[in-house]
Amino acid sequence: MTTLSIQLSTLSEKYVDVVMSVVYNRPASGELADMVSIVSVAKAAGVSNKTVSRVINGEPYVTEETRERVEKAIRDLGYIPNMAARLIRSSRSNTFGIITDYVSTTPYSVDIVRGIQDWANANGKTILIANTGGSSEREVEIWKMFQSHRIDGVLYVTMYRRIVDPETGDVSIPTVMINCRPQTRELLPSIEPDDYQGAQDLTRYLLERGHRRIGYIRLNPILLGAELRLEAFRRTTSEFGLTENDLSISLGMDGPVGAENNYVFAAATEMLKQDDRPTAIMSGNDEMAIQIYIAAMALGLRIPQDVSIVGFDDFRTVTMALKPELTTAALPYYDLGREGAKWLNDLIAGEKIYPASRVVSCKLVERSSVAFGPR
Amino acid sequence: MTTLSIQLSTLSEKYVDVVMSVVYNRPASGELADMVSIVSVAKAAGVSNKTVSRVINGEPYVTEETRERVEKAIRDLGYIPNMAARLIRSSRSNTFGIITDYVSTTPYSVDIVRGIQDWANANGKTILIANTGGSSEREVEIWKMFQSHRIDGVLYVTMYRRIVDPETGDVSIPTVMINCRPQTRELLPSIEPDDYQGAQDLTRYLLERGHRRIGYIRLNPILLGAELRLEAFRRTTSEFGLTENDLSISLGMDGPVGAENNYVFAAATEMLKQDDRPTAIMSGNDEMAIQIYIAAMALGLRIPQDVSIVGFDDFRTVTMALKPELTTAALPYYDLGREGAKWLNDLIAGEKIYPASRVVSCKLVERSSVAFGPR
DNA sequence: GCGCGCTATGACGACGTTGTCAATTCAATT
DNA sequence: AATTGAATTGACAACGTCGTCATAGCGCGC
Repeated sequence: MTTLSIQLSTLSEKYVDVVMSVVYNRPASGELADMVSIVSVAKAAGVSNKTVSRVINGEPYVTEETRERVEKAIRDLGYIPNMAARLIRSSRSNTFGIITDYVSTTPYSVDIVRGIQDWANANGKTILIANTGGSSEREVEIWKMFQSHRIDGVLYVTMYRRIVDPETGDVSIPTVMINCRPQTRELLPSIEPDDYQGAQDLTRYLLERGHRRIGYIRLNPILLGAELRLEAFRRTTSEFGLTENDLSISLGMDGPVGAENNYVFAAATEMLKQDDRPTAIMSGNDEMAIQIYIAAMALGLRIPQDVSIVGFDDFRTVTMALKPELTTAALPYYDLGREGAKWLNDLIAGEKIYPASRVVSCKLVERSSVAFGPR
Repeated sequence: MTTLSIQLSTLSEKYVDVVMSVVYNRPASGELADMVSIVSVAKAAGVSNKTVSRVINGEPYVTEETRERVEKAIRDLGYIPNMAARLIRSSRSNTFGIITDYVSTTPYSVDIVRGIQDWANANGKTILIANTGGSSEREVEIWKMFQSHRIDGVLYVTMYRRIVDPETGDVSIPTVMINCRPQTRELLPSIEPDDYQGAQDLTRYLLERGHRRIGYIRLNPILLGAELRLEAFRRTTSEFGLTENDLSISLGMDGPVGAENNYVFAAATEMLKQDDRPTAIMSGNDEMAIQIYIAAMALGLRIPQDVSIVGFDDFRTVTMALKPELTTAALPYYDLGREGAKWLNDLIAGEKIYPASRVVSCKLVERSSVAFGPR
């Protein structure tokens, strides 16, 4: 028997009345109102338990009349199937495990989880989520835990796109990697956003609007997307005939993820103070664009009239809060999750599969941070 | 048997080599490598299954020698306990359900989930997460699903602090509400952030630094926190002797959450254009502060020398990206989750409990967006 | 030498569900 | 009228684990 302490509110008097304390009883731990089982339903409906089972699972060979009687009994008794018992017989849990580093606890890529969940809901699957927090011992534990729940498959999700080998603990549970891909390029199917194409589209967008001097503030090079985005920028500008002289590229951040050194503001200020300053700046991501905005404004430049700015990710908390709103390329997190779940399901059902890397494209989201460049 | 289609990468040639396709085999659906059970371990160790069970659960009355033999067998066979079977015997699942509107799929309050998960990990509990997406039919389904998994208790979490009655489906599963509280003030314990105290601290912070003309840009009044924060601001300034004339309060947003009308930029511009403009502005939250920054800078004002700004929430993607970094009050999401989980656990264990609203304070996070006011 | 209490172990059943197979009914076909 | 076969139903076992209870061995005190 436990007694809970009540911490009094620190709200001012006016709000104190929201704090109340009522005593009530619950059945003592032992006498939990035990769940009605298939047996009680069978008794109530006057049929065998197998028949009830048939009704529940929509199997054939049940008279309409019996079916109705059973359904009534189910409703009356409030019967709810016991998944654990079901699993123990059928050894298919209809559960997917999501294992992530930080994703479900971090603002950036939660949409992956949303995509997975939506698919799971629509298809009667249950989702078990676990975060490693980056620890690989924890990861091993989680795989064990998943196995002890007899999950049907694993979605291995990372917060940032990266290359990583899951600590699968040598057991072969069907697995799909989302937002990452395996180091040892075997076995595991993976699905990732197309950073290259996203940055390419963004670069073309600027070029098509007449910008010929373009700045680029780089993402932390640790991140896999950083290289791809920059490379896309370089190649695309060069295809359009721009030379290295027309570009102005600097590093925005480096260091360990979550505790990086931040040079964005300084780099942007530097870049925009030049006489032949760029007429447009591509930002490694949306957050960094905040600092570019501030740097530009501090120099008295107007956006987009004096400088155009584009971001990357479409992290909406930022892109919609900036004024003018930020044009960017949307990372297809939701689709990644949804497709990943679907793929995993196929994997579980199928006998032979073709593991492969798949890539989902980034959609350019046009807002108002880009103007036409000088003629 | 399913064959997966391979979508070719849209990466440029250079990156095409990351896309590969290998064919490999898994056992056909039927012949799943069936899990080793307690029985096989018993056979291997030459003991009865009950003895194995004893070893697994650390029960007494097992010789050191037998224990070791059994443990060896467990390791050799890679035995992993079957939770479902365990549950079916003990009817205690050691699983908590989290039911939320959007929380785990939205960037703002993910830390609640992190807090819950951390507690759960440390205490051997499993977490089942489900999102209603705001639909109450979906909510009913979820409660059913939870029951069919025989979860021990529910954490009912909302993205924004609000008043709401869970659709518990008249079954009494122990429940703790996090970041929200029940409309009908009975039965359900709840735990919320102390918006009032947070705003009070922030207001005092500004007052103590000599600010005597203060602006306030209001959060969407739909949100429960909005009223509390504003009220704290009003009362605290008045306690310090400021009058209505010293304050400049305007609405930043209204309309339905997720699709609100945004007046922040305009309101901030308006406020800062006045001759007797405030020397400090309190923002309803951190995101809104982005627009206040931009508005200030567009008017040629420096932060914090000309205007000080404080936010609310400590949404770090924003507070750390703004330059100068934003001083704010941190919503104690992580603690809310952790304490909520702990509380739920006590609830499940206890016989009599005192449901109550608890409140967790917001910590002021001092960064560099506030200067001393005019002397 | 006898009974007592403690340690160590196993046999067996039960949990809630579904798979297997047999039994029954009834209509259609020969 | 006998045979076939499909529709409908139930009896029973089995899944993996743990609780209950029984059994066996052993040292101890009288």
